[in-house]
This record gives sequence, structure tokens and C-alpha cells, in this order.
Amino acid sequence: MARTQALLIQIATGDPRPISKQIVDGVRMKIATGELAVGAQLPSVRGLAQQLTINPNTVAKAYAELTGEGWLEARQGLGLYVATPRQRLSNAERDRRLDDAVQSFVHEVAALDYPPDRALTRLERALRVLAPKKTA
Amino acid sequence: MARTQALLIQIATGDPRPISKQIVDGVRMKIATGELAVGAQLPSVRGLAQQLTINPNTVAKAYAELTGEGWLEARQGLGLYVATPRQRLSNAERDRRLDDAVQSFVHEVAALDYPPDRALTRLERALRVLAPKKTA
DNA sequence: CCTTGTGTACTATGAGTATTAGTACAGTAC
DNA sequence: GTACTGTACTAATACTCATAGTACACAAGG
Repeated sequence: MARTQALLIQIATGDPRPISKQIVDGVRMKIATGELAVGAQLPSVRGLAQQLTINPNTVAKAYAELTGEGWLEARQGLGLYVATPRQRLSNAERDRRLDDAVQSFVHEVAALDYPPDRALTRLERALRVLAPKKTA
Repeated sequence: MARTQALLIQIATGDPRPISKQIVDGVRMKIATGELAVGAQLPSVRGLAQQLTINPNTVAKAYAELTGEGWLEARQGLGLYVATPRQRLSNAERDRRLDDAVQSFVHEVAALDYPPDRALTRLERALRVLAPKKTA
């Protein structure tokens, strides 16, 4: 009966990412993997802030970003819900941003002098969590 | 006879990365791909700064990082040279940092709602530039 | 109507980082 | 000496991130 489905994100103080980005990434991953179903309600801004002992503004900022990207939908006075999927970006923009991510990853592999084939294998394994859409 | 081999890096003002990191990434990639051979001399701190119209301190910071990571070697009063390869990090640390990079990439693929198999293909292609060590 | 809980929108402040600017010093080569 | 190298400081500016506090509009339940 828990409206907001028990709990959600974990924030790591050692994580170099900003807190708001950790929330954005965390929620987005839970949606992408199906852990958060379409229509599910999210913890309230103030509730999640209290739970993580961070500032409500930080949560609001993360939620605003997710809403802007189309992952969440706000119902005024009620709360935030996982939105129905839709095309969010142009194909050109998606390709450009993926290319940035690819470059960034290659840079890191080069920096670590890591064997490229092993890096690819590990990445392939990690990407599998994004697949289960087709199992439904 | 150009001691510092014509030229090097390009800085993009639109790039979200700090300038110093752009230099670090750029030089490291040129070493990893073999474009900069072991023993090659790099542009001087002041020279590269003038060429890129940035502050010498920024170049020095980037060079210091590359030296600390073992990519470059400084000879006082002479200049900076590409160092002979050596093991720089512990395997545990390398694995940990690669895992961070993998996670970051997966997050971005999820954020873009990009087909994972296509993302993997593009990455595989981009990683090939790191291979040519074995062709020598 | 009133109270509570929701998202949202501001301003202000402190901490940290990136960059620029300027100066200075030690080593090398001619 | 002069002119290059790398390196090491301090100071000031600009920007981001997070916190703090306040306020407003909407929804639900008395």
C-alpha cells in the first residue's frame, strides 16, 4: 500500500558526481531497467530530501531535470509520476551526445592503458541491464 | 627539423571539459594512438599557451598531470618528452576506474534511450584507434 | 474555510574548482 | 650574459554545487 514504493536512491559521499546528478542517474536507471514502472509515484521532494538528509532544492532540481527530459510527469498538488515513454531528442542530437559519451569512454580507457577488448567485454555486460524492455 | 613536431592540440570553447583536461586527454590520446612516439618532445609550456591563447599555468597544470601519470618525462631546462611506457596503477585501481567509466557510459545510454546494441557497435569502432600498438 | 501535503520559484550565502595574471627561481644551451 | 626550458608560488575573478529560508499555487480531507 506504500504509495511511493518503499525507497529509492542512495547517495554516495565519495562519488565525484554532484548529488543532483546522482539522483537523476539513479531514477533514470530505475526507469530504464523497469524497476520503476510507468505511472509509479515518486517520493515527494521534501520526503526524499529528508530521507537523504540533503536540501529539498537539490531534489527539486533533479526532478525538474527528469521532468524536462520527459522521464517524469508532474501533477500539480499531487506529486510526480513516471511518464509514458516518448521520443525526447532529435536523432541528430542523440547521435551527437552518444558520440561524446563514446569519446569520453575511449579517453578513459586510454588513460588507464586498459586492454580495449576487455573494456568492451565489461561494457557489453553492463549494458545488458537496459535490455529487459523486450521481455515484457 | 621541427623539434616539437609541428603542432598538437585543439581546444574547443564549447567543450564542457576544463581546458586543462582537454589538453590532458588530447595528449594522452596522441600517445595512445602512436601519433606521438616515445621520446618525442612536446611544445613548451609557454609556447603551447601562446598558440592556444590560454594561460601558461593551465598548460603547466595539464603537463604536470601527465607527468604524474607517467605519460611524460621532464628534463629540467630542456623540455618535456614522451616517457617510455610503464605500469602506472594497480590492477585494482584500474578496474575500479574502468568500472566508473562503464557506469557513466551506461547512464548516458539510458538517458538517451539509445539502443544498447548500436551503442556497443559505435564504441567498438571507436576503440579500434587504441589497438595499433600490436601492429608495430 | 482551514489545514496539510504536493510541486515550483525565488534570493542569498558559503564552499569548491577552473582560469587568468603576475612574479620568481632553478636548470640548460649558446 | 642571454634566452630558452620546467616549476612554484600568490591573488583575483568567474562559475558551479549545495544549503538555507521564504513564498505561492494546487489538491485532498476535515
